[in-house]
Amino acid sequence: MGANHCEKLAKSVMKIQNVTDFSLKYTLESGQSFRWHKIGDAYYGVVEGRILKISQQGTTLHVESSTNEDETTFLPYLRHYLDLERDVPKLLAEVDNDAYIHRTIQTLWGMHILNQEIWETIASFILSQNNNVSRIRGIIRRLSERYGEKLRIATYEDYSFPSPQALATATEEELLACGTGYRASYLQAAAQAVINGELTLTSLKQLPYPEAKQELTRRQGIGEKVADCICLFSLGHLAALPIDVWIKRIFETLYLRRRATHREIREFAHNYFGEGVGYAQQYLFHYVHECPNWADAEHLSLIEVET
DNA sequence: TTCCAGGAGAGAG
DNA sequence: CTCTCTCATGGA
Repeated sequence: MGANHCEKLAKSVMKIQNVTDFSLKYTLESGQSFRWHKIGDAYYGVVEGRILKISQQGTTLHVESSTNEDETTFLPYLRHYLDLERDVPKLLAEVDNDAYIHRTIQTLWGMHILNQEIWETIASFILSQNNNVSRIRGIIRRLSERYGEKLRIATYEDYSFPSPQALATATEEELLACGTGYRASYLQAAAQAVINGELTLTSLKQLPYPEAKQELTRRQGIGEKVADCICLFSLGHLAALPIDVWIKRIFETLYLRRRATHREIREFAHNYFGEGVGYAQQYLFHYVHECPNWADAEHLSLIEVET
């Protein structure tokens, strides 16, 4: 009993130093993960069963975990999660082909694409279809509260992402009560497929991009766009190009300057940006959300003059 | 009240 | 192959 009075703020506290060309803010706020939120200058989120508190001061990341971590395995894990091992500036230089993409790279300098846990990514992006980010966050929060495990770091509480088992045994009525809408049956089908072995997460991670995408689109409720989100935000396939209404709009407005099918956009974007098209996509996507007047003639001409 | 959101599936042409 | 309609939800 007495020991609880002296309970430490976190089980593990550590630092990652010499982190250059990285923005924690843009990385965690760009709509690829739905589980982070900011309190003061720190970001709190749940990653694979523990709460992480991360803040950035210059080139140092201060990290606290709700569980006792072995630094020799956890720090490399975290570096991979944040995609710190990749030479992102080099990658961005390769896609920096024009004034528009240049502007997004400059504005959002340091934004990385995360390498998230596969099941959470599958479930989250099934829920993302025909939906908006704030509502997706709410659905995932309610599902986690109901079907996840309670976690705590200092006074901050959150819940782990529900396992496939937990979601498969839930009734569709309960899932609807969390706000999933018509996506409830897709979510349950995916959870069932993981449990009965129709969808093997470990082997999915070993497949090259085209095969992984094909395997994913086989499932009910996972089309081309959601499969590309999973491939990009979880499996590290940078050739994946999720085309949502915003990306379609951006390519039709800035690049193709006409109505275009998904196939035409995909073909153009891959030829134009190359293998790093997934990163280019993320910069374009987040930039137009940060800058609502992105399509105004005045804004566009300003960008062209600058470069 | 209508429109929109990190879409997908079913059906028609 | 492309086009269209519908699906559940809540904030703007």
